[in-house]
Amino acid sequence: MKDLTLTEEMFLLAVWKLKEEAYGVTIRQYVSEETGRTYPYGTLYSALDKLARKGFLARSTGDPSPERGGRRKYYYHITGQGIGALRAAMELKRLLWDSDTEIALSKI
Amino acid sequence: MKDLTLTEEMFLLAVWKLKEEAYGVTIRQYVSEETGRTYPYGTLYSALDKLARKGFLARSTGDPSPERGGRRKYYYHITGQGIGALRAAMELKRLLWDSDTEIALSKI
DNA sequence: GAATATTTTTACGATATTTCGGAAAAATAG
DNA sequence: CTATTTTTCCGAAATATCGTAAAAATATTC
Repeated sequence: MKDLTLTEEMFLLAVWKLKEEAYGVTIRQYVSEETGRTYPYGTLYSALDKLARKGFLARSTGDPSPERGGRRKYYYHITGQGIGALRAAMELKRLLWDSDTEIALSKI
Repeated sequence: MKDLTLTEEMFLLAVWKLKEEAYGVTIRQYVSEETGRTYPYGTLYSALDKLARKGFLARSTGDPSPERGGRRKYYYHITGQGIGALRAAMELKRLLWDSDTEIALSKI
């Protein structure tokens, strides 16, 4: 099981957090608001695609119901495997960044 | 300031943790013990090199004093910039993985 | 129903970066 | 000279990221 890259981790986490409202635009916006990093669509969709191919995300076609027109959205949902990948990422961070580490680093 | 990749982060943290004892072999071993991931030397030294080029690590030639012979070690030391990079990584992780997130994820 | 406005996704080649392997070379002590 | 330790080498293959214009899909207005 390969590690998630940082961007994969961010997008996957965003999908999970956004629950039923995760589609391209909101995902990009969420990450941007939380971290201050704004990604081009190329990066975003290519990462979402890869996460879907790996089985960490599933995609569903949204009902067309925007108020002023516009293309259908594709909603993303995290899968069980996706949760597993997030858990693994969390665990790895915990191994590396135990609380002693964090405290020591903030004291310098 | 670009983000650290996961492997860069691991090796940089390892150097910091190992203090005066950080050289190729111990760094590799430390990461392996902490995370269960064993990296080939190609990956290790190429990452250390990159970290040094970025100014996050400095290298010093070790006194030749191994007990049974062997090549000189090159010790790595984290720089001020390196500390900064670790801090940034820590902060980013905090933004993404706040405690609510961690709790929610462990409850599933 | 045609034209327009709006929203969202797709496309895709170019670049840059990362990771791998592991044998070979270098440096040193006995 | 031999044993030991550590680093270097290096090209190949896999991946990641970028940029952004264009296309697709839908609602609204006339």
